[in-house]
Amino acid sequence: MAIDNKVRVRFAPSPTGQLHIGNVRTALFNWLFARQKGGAFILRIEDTDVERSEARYETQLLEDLTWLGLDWDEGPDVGGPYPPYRQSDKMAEYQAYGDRLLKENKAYYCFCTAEELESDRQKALAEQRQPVYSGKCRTLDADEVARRRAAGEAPAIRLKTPEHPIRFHDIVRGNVEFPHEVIGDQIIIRSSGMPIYNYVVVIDDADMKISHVIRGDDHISNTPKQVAVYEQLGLPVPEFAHLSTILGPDRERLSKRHGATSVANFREMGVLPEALMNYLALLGWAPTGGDRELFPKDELIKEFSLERVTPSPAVFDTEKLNWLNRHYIKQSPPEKIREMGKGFLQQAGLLPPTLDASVVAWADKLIDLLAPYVDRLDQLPEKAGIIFKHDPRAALAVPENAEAFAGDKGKAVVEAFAQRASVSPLTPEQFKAAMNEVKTEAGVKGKDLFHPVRIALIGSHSGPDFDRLIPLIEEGSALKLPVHVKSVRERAQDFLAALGSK
RNA sequence: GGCGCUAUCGUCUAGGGGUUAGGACGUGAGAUUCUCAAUCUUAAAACCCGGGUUCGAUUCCCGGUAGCGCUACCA
Repeated sequence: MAIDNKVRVRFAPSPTGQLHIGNVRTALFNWLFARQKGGAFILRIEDTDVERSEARYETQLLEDLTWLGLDWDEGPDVGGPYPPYRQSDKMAEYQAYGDRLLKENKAYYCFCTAEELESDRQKALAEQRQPVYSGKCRTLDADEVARRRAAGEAPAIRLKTPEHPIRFHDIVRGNVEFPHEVIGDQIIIRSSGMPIYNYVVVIDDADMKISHVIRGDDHISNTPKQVAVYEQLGLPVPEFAHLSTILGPDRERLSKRHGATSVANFREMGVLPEALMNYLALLGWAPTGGDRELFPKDELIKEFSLERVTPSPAVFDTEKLNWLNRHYIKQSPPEKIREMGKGFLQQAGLLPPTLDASVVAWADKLIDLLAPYVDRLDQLPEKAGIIFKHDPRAALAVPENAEAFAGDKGKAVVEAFAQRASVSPLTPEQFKAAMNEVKTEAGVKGKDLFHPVRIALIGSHSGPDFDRLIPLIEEGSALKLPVHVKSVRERAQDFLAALGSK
């Protein structure tokens, strides 16, 4: 139960790699809960694994959370009333609690070697028993302990697990109970003096007055071990909420081989933070009624509830994320999308590293034109191919394009069009007039008229409206860009040449 | 092996002792457009299996099965 009435939750990642999508979802649920209840969202860095922890990952962690739109009230960078917020800075305290447990006879020294322990475990496994610690060192007398320590043997410290079923309440799963026999007396401090995770979290959560522990369900089997620590330490047990796992399409735990799995990946792909947040919120949670999908941040905070979190694992669905992202691209202020879009086009080498005013104006128009066609902003450079790439031969190699030129009509249309498109730049009005003339001259209309021209200009019979396309092409052709944009005239001529030589 | 968690359309999910089992993504069809995207309309698509309780179970209980997790001097 909560220490006082104030909701205090924490997100406690290890800085051992990129922030994984499953972890961000955990962070998000913690954050939503805190914001809704007017509580505190605390960031704590779990870096007791010195070997794997790296400072740069910690920095990136903070950046990724910020990018998503999550802010924290206490943390290693901003401080707070219960420091330190980095486990590596608390070693002395973990040690002190260990001494206390020893003194109160709630923990004991264990001299068993790794080999002994391993063979015990193998034996248990072979006999189809639960492999738990035998409790061998539990009854060692004080003299022997003193003698062996004096002789230089380095013992680990084990917690005496209370001898009754261990139960706890989980908001998403109800009451959970484990027999104490399956837990055994766990090591809380290694012989090296380094404390163990299941012990450290308890102290940290208690120190920081955490009221609700919201985390992944891979911790559910750890929870009774932690509850045992709370009990022996005489500390109040918080409320728990274990979130289900996020799976890949093959129903296996989402991992790198499924593609993008880190927040950084999604950011680089041009997924908007709003879209990712909205999507993640819907993975394992649904609003009352379950019939609403679009949730901006504020609505999410208003509607979210831990009671409505689903206990079953969820498959990550990129298609739905794409759909949401498309939605948020269209919702966003155009300036924002233009700004981001230019970055992607520069990265692809389609725009120069520094942009002058005329290029900016043109690029903005280009992005306005293409953005409705993409799921993610990183698809912009490819879509921009209709402007930057003009390859008549490749276009004609596409079967459905070739079809449009199977008879003579298609060619006649393009020829008639080329004659009239010789002015540069061609205005949309002139284009329209030209098309009307072509229509009468070639005696075709509708698709037969538009398809050949579109194929000649952008290599496909489908694409954006000519009204917007023509000015973009013409203006682009007048700019100095890393990749030359051919004018309408150039395109028509080149295409005709390719058609003729076929 | 033991222990634990989970189980509704392909996917995310709503629902709950009697329902035409609802919504969304995706898919199919149609409308619109020169075309594509978008948009709108529409269709197909689900209660894991077996027992029990009950007048009646997809819903409650038990078992099975499957998936996942934990089973460390990792976190």
